[in-house]
Amino acid sequence: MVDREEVARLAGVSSMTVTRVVSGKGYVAEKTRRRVQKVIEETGYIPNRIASGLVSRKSNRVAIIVPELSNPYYLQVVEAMIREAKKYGYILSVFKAYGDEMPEVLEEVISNRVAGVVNYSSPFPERYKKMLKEIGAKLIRADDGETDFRMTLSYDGAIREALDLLLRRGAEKILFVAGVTGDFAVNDRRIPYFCKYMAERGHAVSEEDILGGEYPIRDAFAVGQSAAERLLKSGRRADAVLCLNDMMALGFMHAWRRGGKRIPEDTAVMGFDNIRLAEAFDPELSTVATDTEKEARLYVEYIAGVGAEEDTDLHAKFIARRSTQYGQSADEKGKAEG
Amino acid sequence: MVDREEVARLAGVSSMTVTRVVSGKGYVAEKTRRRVQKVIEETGYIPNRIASGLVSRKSNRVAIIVPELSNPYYLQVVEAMIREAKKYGYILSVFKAYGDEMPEVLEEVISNRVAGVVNYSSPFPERYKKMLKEIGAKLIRADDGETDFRMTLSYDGAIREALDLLLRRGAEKILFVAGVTGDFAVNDRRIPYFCKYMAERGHAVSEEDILGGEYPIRDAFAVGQSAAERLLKSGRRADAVLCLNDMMALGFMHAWRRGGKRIPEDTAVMGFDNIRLAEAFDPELSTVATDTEKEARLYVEYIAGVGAEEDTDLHAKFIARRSTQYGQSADEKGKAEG
DNA sequence: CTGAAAGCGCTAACAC
DNA sequence: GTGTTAGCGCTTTCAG
Repeated sequence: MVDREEVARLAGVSSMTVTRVVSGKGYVAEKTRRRVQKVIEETGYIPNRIASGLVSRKSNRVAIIVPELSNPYYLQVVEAMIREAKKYGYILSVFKAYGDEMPEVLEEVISNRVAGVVNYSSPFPERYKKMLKEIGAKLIRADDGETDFRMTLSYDGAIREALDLLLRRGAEKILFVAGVTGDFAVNDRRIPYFCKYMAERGHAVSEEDILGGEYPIRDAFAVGQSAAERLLKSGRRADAVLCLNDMMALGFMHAWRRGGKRIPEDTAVMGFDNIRLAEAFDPELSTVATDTEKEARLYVEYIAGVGAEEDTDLHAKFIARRSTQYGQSADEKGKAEG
Repeated sequence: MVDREEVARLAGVSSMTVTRVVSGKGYVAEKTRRRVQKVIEETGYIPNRIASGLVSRKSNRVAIIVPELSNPYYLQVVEAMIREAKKYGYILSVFKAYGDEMPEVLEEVISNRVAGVVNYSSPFPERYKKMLKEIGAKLIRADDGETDFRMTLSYDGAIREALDLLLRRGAEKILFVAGVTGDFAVNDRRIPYFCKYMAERGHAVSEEDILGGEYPIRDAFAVGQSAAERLLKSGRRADAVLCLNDMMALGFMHAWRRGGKRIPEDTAVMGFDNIRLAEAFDPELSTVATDTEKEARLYVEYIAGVGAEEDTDLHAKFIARRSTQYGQSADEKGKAEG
């Protein structure tokens, strides 16, 4: 493989000039530039980013850490990140880790001197946050708190809208399939919002209305299924069920229907994420969508050090589909009977 | 960030000894090793892989290139690759590219000096294959042919099994939703097999029985939908439809049912890949599964330079679910009537 | 505008 | 067992 020295020799310049041509920084006479460019093309020279990163202490790599990969939502996130990262010359390395697995993966990330880390999994232990900052990596969603850059994901409006719809349609007993184990709660305001708005509408949420599970140790679909099965066994009433994400909702629906329940007639179901397949299901799954593209863009811009402090509040949107057509609203009844 | 020199100083040894401790290669007195280890732990030293890669000319990075990322199948592949890669200390970078986008991405891959490239997209132009070999990267599925390592994916048994089932159930007009554009045909033996076995059973396949589309320019789900819509418009008969992958099948089913068709009563549908959601759908989607785990393992072992030449033939398996319960077999009829 | 020197953090190769 | 020397391919810095 031809290196910079070789290109320089062939072009009759010093290697420094080649660097300037390649990087586009610094002054190079137009004539020289063309000569060098020609040699680069002829030889097919491709710079070694490893070496350049070593000396410049800059990295073109961004790491993304997700807790599981069987959930298509993360695909959307990864896809958006790849696309946005590319615009700034970054490439994306994907890691899967959760809980105890974090330190090992973080050491890997650090030893590879990334420019930034976007975390969708458990919070980072303090020492790793410190080290990442030392190597100059930008941290995103590294902890539950507000110590690093993190946009606000406003779920409240969407949740209120969804609950209003369900209550209007006559749902009284509304449950939340949270599915999570203890420390996995990065960035999660969904459950508190749910409780708050239910209370505001005069429906106090009791602890058993929030169904737990082993997410992300077990995959979301399985967690949803198991929640439905437990609920069926208990014989508890459920007019509507909010699930932490779409995959859980899909799992829930699957098991729920096997148990002889109809959706949305007996029970309305909705999720979060708006995965591509949500609308492919029968009934089409109602969900809460966030703007994954914008999220990814803001993250990458933060890492790249560009991007003015524009509006970093991502408003989630409720998307009503058939799975939440529980009962009938007064209007629809009128029409149907009229 | 503390570096190797600093660790060496604190432990009262030379930096070379630290290297030996860290890498576990070469002789170090047990006593020295412990002393160095202690300093490493106290200082939280994490080696710089960038530097080590530069001099050792070894990389711990593997690239995977996929044509699209809205298809959960690639998630399974990526997940399996991450898991297997980790066993050998590799980390995975994910790239999305297709057709014209390949050169740009390949230059990125080359400039980052990866240890290997696993390609699920368009074949590599010759010059990039050459360069990748020069930097010592292992190529997997880089071309349609047999010039590099590639396991055999035996679809034939599974396809035969599926077709036999469909024919036995009385399907006569069987179509294939291929969905692909011209040059995207890496590793694709599915369509030829289909034609071959149909012919063997006395059902010659004509050109219009193979439905095209714009995959992967448009996503698989959309391609499946559009194929169904075209078919509905044409009014052509279709007792059974094989789709190139599960997402296409899901898209096909979605549009097909909107057109008033029942699955599997009017038309049997099946896909390939066995994505997690295939069995969550109603009707559960029949599909052809390959052993993604084993595939990933073989790839990584090849890159790592281990792994004896074991059986590299991956036999795909037909998984019959409800979506292919077209008509009734003689047996079932007997039972139903009996 | 261009080049020479120094060195990023690490390891290969050899010496002791 | 351990240290020394050289240098990976590139950029930074400063001199011209």
